[in-house]
Amino acid sequence: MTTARHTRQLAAVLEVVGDADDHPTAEDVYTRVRCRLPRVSLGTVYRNLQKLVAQQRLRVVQLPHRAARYDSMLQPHDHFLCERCGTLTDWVREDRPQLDSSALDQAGYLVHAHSLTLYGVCPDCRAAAPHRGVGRDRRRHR
Amino acid sequence: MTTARHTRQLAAVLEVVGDADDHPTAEDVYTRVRCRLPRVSLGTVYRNLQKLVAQQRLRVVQLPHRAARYDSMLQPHDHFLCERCGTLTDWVREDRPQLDSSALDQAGYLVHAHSLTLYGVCPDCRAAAPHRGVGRDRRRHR
DNA sequence: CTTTCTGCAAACTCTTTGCACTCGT
DNA sequence: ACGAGTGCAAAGAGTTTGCAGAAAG
Repeated sequence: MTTARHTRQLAAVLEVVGDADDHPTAEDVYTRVRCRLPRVSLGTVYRNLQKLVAQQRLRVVQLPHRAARYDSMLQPHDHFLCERCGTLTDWVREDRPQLDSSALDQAGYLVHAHSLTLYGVCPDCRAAAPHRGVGRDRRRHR
Repeated sequence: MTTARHTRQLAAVLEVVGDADDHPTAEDVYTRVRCRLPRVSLGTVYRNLQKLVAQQRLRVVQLPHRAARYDSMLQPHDHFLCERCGTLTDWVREDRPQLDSSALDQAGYLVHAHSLTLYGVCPDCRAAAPHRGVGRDRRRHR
C-alpha cells in the first residue's frame, strides 16, 4: 500500500499556491518555493503540483498557448483571461445554470467535469487603452 | 499591402480538415495532406492551420495535455472529450445564448469569446467497460 | 531499514522559426 | 521578377522522467 509522505517540498508548494492570489504558473511556484527551500527542483514542483491536483487539494487551469496556472480556490468556479495582460480572474457565478447537458446524458454520455473560460479585456487594460490597438501586440506577460 | 496567395498546401489543409469528422490534430492533418502532397512539411501545415484559424475559416480546440484539434464546424458550439478514448465530439446546444456574463460586464470586463468543454466517458467506452477501471489507464489514443 | 521522494539533467511533445529556395501572381 | 509561401532542420516552451542518493516513517 502506498503511504503518502509529508515532505517540506510538498508543504511549501501547497502553501505557496494557497497564499497566492494571482494564479501562479509552475515556474512562479518554483520561484516562490525557492525563497524558502533554495534547493528544490522544478521537477519536484511539477510532481507535487500534479499530486495536489490529483488529490483535489488544488486546481489547474489549462490555457491555450500559455503555461498552466494553479488555483487554490476549490469551490466550483470559472475563469476570465485578459488577452492583453494575461491576468486570470476567478469568476464565481451564483446562478451557475447547472449547464444543461441532458441532451448529452440522454445520448449516453457520462459527464464528469467541465471547464469554462472567458476571454477578453480586463477593466485595467480597458482603462489603459480603450481602443484596442489595431496591430497585434498581445502576448506580453508570462 | 499583403496579398494572400492561393497555394496547393493551403487548399489541401483546408480540405482535409473540412472532410474530417474526427477533429484531427496537426499531425493527423499532416499525414492526410501527405497523401496528396507528399512533400509538405509539418511546419507548413502548422502555418496554414494557423492562418485559416485567424481567418475564421477553421476553429482550434485546445485541450489540456493533448495536441490541439482542428474543427471545420464554424457555427458556435462546444465540445465533449472522452477521457478514455480521446474522441472529441461536437456539442451544439440550442439553448446556448445563455452564459450570463453580465456580472463581469458590469465589473468592466469586455468579453470577446469563451470556450466550454465537457469531460467524461462516451457511450462507446461506457458500453465497453461500464465500471470504469479503478487503475488509471487513460491516455490511450493520440 | 524500507520505500517514497528529491535533485539533476536529459528527454519529450507540441509548436514555432530562420533561412534559402520555390512558385503564384 | 517580386515576395509570400515552402521545406527543412533547428530551436523553443512547457512538462515529464530515469536514476542515484536523501530522508520520512
